[in-house]
Amino acid sequence: MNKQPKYRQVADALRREIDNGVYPPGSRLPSESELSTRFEASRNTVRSGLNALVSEGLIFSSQGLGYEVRKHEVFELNASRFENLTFPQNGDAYNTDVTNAGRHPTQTFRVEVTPATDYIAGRLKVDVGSTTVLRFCHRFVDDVPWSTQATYYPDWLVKEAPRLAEPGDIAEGTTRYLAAAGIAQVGYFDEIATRMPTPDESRLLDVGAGVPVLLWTRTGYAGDKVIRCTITTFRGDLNRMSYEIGELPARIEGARP
Amino acid sequence: MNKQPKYRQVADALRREIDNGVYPPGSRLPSESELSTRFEASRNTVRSGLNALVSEGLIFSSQGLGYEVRKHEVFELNASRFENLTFPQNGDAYNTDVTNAGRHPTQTFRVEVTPATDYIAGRLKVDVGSTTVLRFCHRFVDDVPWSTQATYYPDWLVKEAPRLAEPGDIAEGTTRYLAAAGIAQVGYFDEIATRMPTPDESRLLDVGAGVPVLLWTRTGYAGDKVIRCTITTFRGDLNRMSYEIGELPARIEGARP
DNA sequence: TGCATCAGCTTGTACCAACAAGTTGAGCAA
DNA sequence: TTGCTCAACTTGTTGGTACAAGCTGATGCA
Repeated sequence: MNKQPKYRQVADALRREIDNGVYPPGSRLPSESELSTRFEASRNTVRSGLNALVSEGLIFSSQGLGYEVRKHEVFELNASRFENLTFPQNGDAYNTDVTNAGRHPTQTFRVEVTPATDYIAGRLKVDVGSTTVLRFCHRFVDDVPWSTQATYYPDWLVKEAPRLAEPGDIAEGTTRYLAAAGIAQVGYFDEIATRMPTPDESRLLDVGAGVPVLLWTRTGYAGDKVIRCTITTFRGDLNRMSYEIGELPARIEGARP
Repeated sequence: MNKQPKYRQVADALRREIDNGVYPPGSRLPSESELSTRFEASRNTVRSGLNALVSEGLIFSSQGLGYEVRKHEVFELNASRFENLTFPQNGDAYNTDVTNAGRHPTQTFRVEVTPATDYIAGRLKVDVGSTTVLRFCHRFVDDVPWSTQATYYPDWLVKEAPRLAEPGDIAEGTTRYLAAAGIAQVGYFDEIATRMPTPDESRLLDVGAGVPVLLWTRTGYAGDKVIRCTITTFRGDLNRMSYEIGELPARIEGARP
């Protein structure tokens, strides 16, 4: 006799069938009542099992429609090439990357002045609560919410490069603008973490339960000075990051698994 | 009148209180029946709310004990220094790193021969299903499951460096052993992704619902040849990765947020 | 034809009840 | 003191019911 609880048996059976292609990505699962009959369990028990798969990010549900197997089309962002130190791209690196991938990028943009949080202050080497300029992007690919990007600049830098605090875009790109102002970014420190989305992030990135976010913090240096800190949040199911270190052959298999 | 469902009101109220420090990390929440009284909701409704917070990774529950606010002590792994290309460390880079952090590392180890999956084959540039040698580590820090590491070597390489297929440890480290065999690793390609753990991973890493895993794939190159592919899975709540690119000051604030 | 309505499906929310199973501390017995 | 049992707490599992709310296709009216 199986001593696993019944809702877990339901989840395990369905997970196995999804893995084996019985229910391929994009297809719909049988309804709760059908599963209830099949597993000889109450609707509540079946729901518990389905809920486990939702939490694993394997399926999602829509009221009135049913449960659907999640699709995973992963976009890989090459972080070590993203903003090339020696050949900074003209304009926005993100737009270039997405367009090259044959997708359609859109974004909303906002500038505000905000006090530094612990996290930001520690990285910008400024006091907690001191003034920073935040330039915030909400990015979409083919009209699907993709990522949010928040770049914080320290107060002293804004005094030297005042256009950072102006609401509009900087056409030639902030990196080029700063370089022209005599502040050349010569190094990065990248940190990558993951966690489940906050309710705010769930809303902005349109992720349901069961999909983690990828957090990418890039701190930019010009000599000993920290000139910016960029925090990007990605949908974990749609994004992957990559780094190239040392000598590599010209063509790397960015193979899709 | 609030049109949010009641279980969500419960989750939101508790989340706010956790964020505000009413329930600090490590502390216990009131019992389901107490919350049931407080929110004038049934036990099932309260459980739905608590379950949402569990899925967010904010709290966890133990039968007979109650709900506890999760602690987050993050260990940062510097991936660009982890295996220094110019000065490879003696022995295991992981053990050195963890010991330096004042923690106690342990691990179990296993070697097996296994056919290449799609993912592995694509990265090792070999045919799907061809023979590879897998060296597998299950790592603990202070007896807490921390990560699993699976390194795959292509068949042709094992012919030139036969000790890779032997069950025991390679005392001087595989990188040094390979270098001594004339195969110098000169570059890496790193890929980082996140997702919810599979049941296997949940078991090996002892993660409950609501904690994503961080997947780190490092493909090692010697000239045009791929000599290995290492897949590391971390508990996402306990680990963060970092990369240094370009010129950076000597001391970087690996600030804890 | 075109459009509005509605029946009948789906999942979402909320409640109730009962028992299983893990943890803890009080209190008793050796 | 030591060790055991057990009551009283905790969460876990499973069943039930009822109604709300979203989606779709059939139906029938204009």
